[in-house]
Amino acid sequence: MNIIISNSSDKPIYEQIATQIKKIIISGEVSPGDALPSMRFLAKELRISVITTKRAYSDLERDGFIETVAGKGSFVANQNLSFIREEQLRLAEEFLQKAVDTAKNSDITCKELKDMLEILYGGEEA
Amino acid sequence: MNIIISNSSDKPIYEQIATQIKKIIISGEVSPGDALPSMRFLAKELRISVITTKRAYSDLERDGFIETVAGKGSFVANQNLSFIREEQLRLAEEFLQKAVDTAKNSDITCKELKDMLEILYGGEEA
DNA sequence: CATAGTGTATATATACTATATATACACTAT
DNA sequence: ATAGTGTATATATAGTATATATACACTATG
Repeated sequence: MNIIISNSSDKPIYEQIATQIKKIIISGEVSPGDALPSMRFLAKELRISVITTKRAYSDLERDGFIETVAGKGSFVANQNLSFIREEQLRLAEEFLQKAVDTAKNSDITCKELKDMLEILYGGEEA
Repeated sequence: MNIIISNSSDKPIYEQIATQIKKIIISGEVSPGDALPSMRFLAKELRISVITTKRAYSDLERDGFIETVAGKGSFVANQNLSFIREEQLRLAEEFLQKAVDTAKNSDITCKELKDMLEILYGGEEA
């Protein structure tokens, strides 16, 4: 597992780590049950604090990508798709909220939004 | 022009002011060229700093709702209201599109989105 | 010009959030 | 016991958002 962090990046370290591990997991390079580098090991390798690697791993766990056991280590989770789905739901909801805020400020009705949504969704099969 | 601010709102004061004035303009209660309450007057009335009313007015000007002339005052912009609404519609549509893209990648149905939308819209009237 | 209205610029205070940390603690396997 | 593992607490630092006071500049009108 090859993680690279960059100081010149505008993204925080914990996010850089999490993003790279996410990609590795999604690409299938690693399998469910596989051990990840320990927080301590990764921290030492990257010369950062354990707490920062923990932050990355915690986020990954929250999003269902890995599982962590105190005293044992962190492991690639069973690709429990419903967890990942939940994350996508949250993301979608964020966008919807912004659309709603915009709409309310301009007397755009809920129905108008729903109609637009239907058109956008039905549009092209991606 | 009746502006109300609430300390218990989670929105900042300048945003509360801007939002209310936007609504008044969009609703047609005032016409292009009409004078808005002066920053100073409004500040005194609401017992807040001129700088806060200025912040609200600056935002409104940036978004094309009003025009401000130093030494004279602030006025409802000579604008095509339907154009502004169109702008807002397009903005909302952008957000919806992102929500749709996210959804489609995770088998989130159109109905799920619409249900979420309804909840978010009906939710809090800030 | 004097004046009283208007908006503007500068510098500042305060609170909140995000990021990252050190250190001490607790769990697990051998 | 020991050497791994993850965790909790308290803290430091930087950045951003919000709101302000005060002094300045523009505009109309006597």
